[in-house]
Amino acid sequence: MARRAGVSQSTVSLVLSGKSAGRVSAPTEAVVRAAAEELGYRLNVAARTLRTGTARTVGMVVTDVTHPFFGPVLRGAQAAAWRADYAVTLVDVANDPDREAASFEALRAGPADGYMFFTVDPPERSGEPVVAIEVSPPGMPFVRFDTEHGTDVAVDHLISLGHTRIGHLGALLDAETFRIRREHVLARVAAAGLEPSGYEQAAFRFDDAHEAALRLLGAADRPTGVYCDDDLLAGGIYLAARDLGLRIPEDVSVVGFDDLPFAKVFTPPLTTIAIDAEELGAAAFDVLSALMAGEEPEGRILPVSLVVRGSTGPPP
Amino acid sequence: MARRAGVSQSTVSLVLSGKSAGRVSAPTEAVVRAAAEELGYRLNVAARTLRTGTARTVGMVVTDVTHPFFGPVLRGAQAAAWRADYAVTLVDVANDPDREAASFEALRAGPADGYMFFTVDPPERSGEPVVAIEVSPPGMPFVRFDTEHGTDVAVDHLISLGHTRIGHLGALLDAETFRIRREHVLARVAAAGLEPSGYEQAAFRFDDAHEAALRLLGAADRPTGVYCDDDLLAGGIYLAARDLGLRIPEDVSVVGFDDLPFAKVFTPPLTTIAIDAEELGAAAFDVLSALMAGEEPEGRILPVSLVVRGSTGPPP
DNA sequence: TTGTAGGCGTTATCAC
DNA sequence: GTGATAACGCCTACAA
Repeated sequence: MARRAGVSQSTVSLVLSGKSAGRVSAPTEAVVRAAAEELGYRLNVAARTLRTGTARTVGMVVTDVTHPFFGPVLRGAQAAAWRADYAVTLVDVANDPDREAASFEALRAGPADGYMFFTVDPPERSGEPVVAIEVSPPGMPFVRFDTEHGTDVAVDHLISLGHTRIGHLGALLDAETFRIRREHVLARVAAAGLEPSGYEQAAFRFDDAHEAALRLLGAADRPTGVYCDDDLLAGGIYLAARDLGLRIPEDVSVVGFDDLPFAKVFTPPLTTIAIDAEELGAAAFDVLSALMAGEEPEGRILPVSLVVRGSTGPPP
Repeated sequence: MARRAGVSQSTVSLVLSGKSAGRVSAPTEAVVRAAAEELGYRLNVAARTLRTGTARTVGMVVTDVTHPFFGPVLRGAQAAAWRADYAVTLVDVANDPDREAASFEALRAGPADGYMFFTVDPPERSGEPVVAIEVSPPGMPFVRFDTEHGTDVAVDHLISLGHTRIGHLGALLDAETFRIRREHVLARVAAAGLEPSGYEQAAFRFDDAHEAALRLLGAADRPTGVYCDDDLLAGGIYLAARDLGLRIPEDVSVVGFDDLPFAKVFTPPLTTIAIDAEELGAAAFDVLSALMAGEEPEGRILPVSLVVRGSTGPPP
């Protein structure tokens, strides 16, 4: 205890927690700080948390740390949290449905004042402030992209290019954002008076996407334009096209979603829907922050935009 | 307090912390559990941490959450930690040197029993158990890949293909692992009686790597084979080659490092050094775990291997 | 087998 | 402006 070093007692608390407003004299404060410095002393967070009932920590639960989309989201959330003097604890649920529930419990183990659920459906059990990311359960604050618009624009892009056989390479993960995409693909295709041309699903791994794409493009009446739920999935199309001797975009056009960094490096560069992942993370923390402050924040929907690159062109 | 629900007091502690060995009767235990369930009661971790002095949490500090290599590392560490009933707290230092020191403090704020530093040089200040990942400061346990061997093999591969002008696209980040690579590139090139042919550095972003690669390949006596510190950097070579009308591997051969998922999707697929990132994370936790148990673990060096794909061939 | 009591390091309230 | 003192919720002897 630094209390021995100085002479005081709970004065230390005032000083070290920055509440020495007009309550501690300058000399005393200096003494305390010096002693703390010398002893390498710092406040015990567990004790503070116990006493105050607040941990200044928020948790983030994510389906898959491994997905390139996630990094920027965490960074954005973490940056926002830091600004508000909060830390972020992360738990990766590793796409394991069984672990989702367990994870929440485990997360609670590291006491947090609130939670952000990224893509994973948040548990019903309330009490704590919770915000959903890329999911919008009824009655729960959320932050997500305008997936509807993104999907519409992507599919319309294909249609306006003249494609009449439009396929869909979708995510295997059963999450709201992907259900929305499926619906909208179907809707836009129907609105153009067309029939959907193939639908396959894959996990977010290039090898799985590769196989699914092979099924999609291997069909006799293969699509000439493919909408993919994600750039990673779109990579599967590139792989399959290479196998099948199909050229992009001359034989097949591809549109992705997310604008992941590698999209530009593909040959040809991938046409995709650009989103701001960091902003998503930051927005999630902001909403959570409002929630923790006792407010009742609205859900937030972030804009997206089509980036046309070289992977789309007129049908053969 | 669940104590009111049941009838007992500290018995609850025994039951809920799984120490009811032969000390609590079955009926009592059942009562306690039922009450806890009903009240949605769970142990308060802050109190436990305060009392026991141990948080069952370890921290991981990373330079860049955004780098695709990091995800699997965290997953591996987290999986290992979970098995040992530990949680992992993550802090992203966002490539910000100023923030590194501050981060450690911030991390300490969320009390952890030990720390893993990924690529970032760990602070001197000891006391806590600390393991370094991909760095091996003197006297500190570490876990890293056999970068020396990986670099040697990659460069030798180029040499054995007949290349005599070998360039190096290196990381901008000043970390041990990249210093090693630079040294070994120079050494192998010299050992083959050759002169190094260009050295550029870039941040881990495709656009930055792109520019650096343009400088490297734009030179009059440009290299015919390029060793890249990382697959992401290698992506820059693809971009620059496209700009300059250079074919891979006919005009330039490229070797990467890490075998990131997208390496296979590049056209042509990237020859690279494969590593097991999850294993790195798991090993890091294991070492940390030993350290926390009071042992004095050795550093661990994980093997790597060359994967030859389509981006390397004989020089023009 | 179960209950009682003390203390982990903070913060907050209240005297001085 | 500063120092006692109690309480946050848990674990752990020790006593019953």
